[in-house]
Amino acid sequence: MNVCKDKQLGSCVYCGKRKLSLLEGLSEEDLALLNNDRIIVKFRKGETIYKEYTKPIGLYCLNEGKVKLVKYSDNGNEVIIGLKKPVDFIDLETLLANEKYNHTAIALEDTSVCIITEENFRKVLSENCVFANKLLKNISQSLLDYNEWFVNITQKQIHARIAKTLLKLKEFYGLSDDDFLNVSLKRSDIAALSCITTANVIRTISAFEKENIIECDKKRIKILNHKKLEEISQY
Amino acid sequence: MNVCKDKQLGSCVYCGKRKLSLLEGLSEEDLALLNNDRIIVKFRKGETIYKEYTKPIGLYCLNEGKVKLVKYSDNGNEVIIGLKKPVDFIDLETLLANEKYNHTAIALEDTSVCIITEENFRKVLSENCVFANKLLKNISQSLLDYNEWFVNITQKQIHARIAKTLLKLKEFYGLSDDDFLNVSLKRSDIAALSCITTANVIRTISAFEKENIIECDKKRIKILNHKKLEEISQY
DNA sequence: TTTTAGAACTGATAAAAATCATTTTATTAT
DNA sequence: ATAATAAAATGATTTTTATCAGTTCTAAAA
Repeated sequence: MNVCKDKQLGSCVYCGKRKLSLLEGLSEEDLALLNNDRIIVKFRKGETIYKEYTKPIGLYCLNEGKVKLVKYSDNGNEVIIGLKKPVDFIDLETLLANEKYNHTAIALEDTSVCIITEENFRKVLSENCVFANKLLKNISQSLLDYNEWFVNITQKQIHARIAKTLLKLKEFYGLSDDDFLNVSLKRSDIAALSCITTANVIRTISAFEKENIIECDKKRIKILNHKKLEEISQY
Repeated sequence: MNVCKDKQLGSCVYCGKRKLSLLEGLSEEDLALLNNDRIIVKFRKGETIYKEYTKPIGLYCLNEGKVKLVKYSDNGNEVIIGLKKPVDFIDLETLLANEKYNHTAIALEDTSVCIITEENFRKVLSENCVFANKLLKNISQSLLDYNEWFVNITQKQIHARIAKTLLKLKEFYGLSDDDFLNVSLKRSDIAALSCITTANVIRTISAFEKENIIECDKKRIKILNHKKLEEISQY
């Protein structure tokens, strides 16, 4: 864990990415407060950012990289309950609910986060009603999206679930220049995301490839027939 | 749908149940505003309170009765994505996200709701930072709970899932005087809640009954061996 | 380059859950 | 009270998915 306490570079106040985040629109004063005692931490691909059952030390803002949030079932099976990209807050709900983490955050690639102190975050939140309302809207939307995902996972069979998962990844992380999904996941990650065994994910992806619905280059995946994939995801 | 526009009886300001709800602690002024143009509506058991794809007309506060929130899979299968009891807000997230309903609300028993206008609700919310923060905490907690439920449903097999569902019902709705679960659901409702077919729910409940883990009297269920049920819910 | 460990892949088999068909039991309406 | 309808119960069967074993491929380390 590489801690870098540089307040000049990449401060919240001057952060170029701020415009994309929920921090957009905050006053200079609020930003300065959030920037106080803020630290920047870097994680290598595969490293754990925080662990289930531990207490948050602050609000994690994901500057660079991608992150998965996972839980483990009683028999040790991994389930991905969330994905993050820049400039998401990683642990917003946990902080707001004032709870310990109920999940573990793991870097999917080399990642840089900044951690705003809980105290400063709460201060801004309790005094800035517009900000609070913005977060309310954001979190409520997450809850509605979760409903959709829940029905997808619980009601569809594996081909449809994996099709949906690929479409979701396209929507969430977008495409690279060469039209491949802009995220590189192991088959086992796709399994943890779609709640299917790894063997079945591999089989299904191979089947999609044979039917020219997708193209695979190692871990990279390109969607060749978006429409067909949507059809499959329907049933 | 029986609309009763009585502002004297059961107004928000004087509502005895207010102390239990998220409205607790609001000023007389805020309560008076919420009470303005508020209507009380009654629904009979089985009636639809609102439907998926429609636009909210206001914040539904459940005064009496119980409600299920359902979605339907592409093949028409019902999934229960939420349960409500007095004095829950039924459609809080939808209103906050400013979206159309992504689910349908159905009365599980004779039910009375009051509907606070969206305008008044937003007014209070945008001016009362303490209230906004309270809602933030509440919704964040829902999201964390949802994670637990998601893993339960996706990772466990049917006996464990139904055991967990019964324990959840006990926790959420509590027990009647005679120790039966204080909610009466059809087997198909339990199926929709635990994402299992009705036939398998019936089989499993029969099995639990034979092992003296629960006792059934028509639709009513009594948990005889809580500990055993927790064991089963584990794996 | 060779070694090694971890992923990806494949087929066979077993287990879990859904589906279907039928009977019995409740509930509701007449 | 009776008929009609809906729900609960049960067994047989099929489908889906998981599990297991083994092979090939890939990427990183020696």
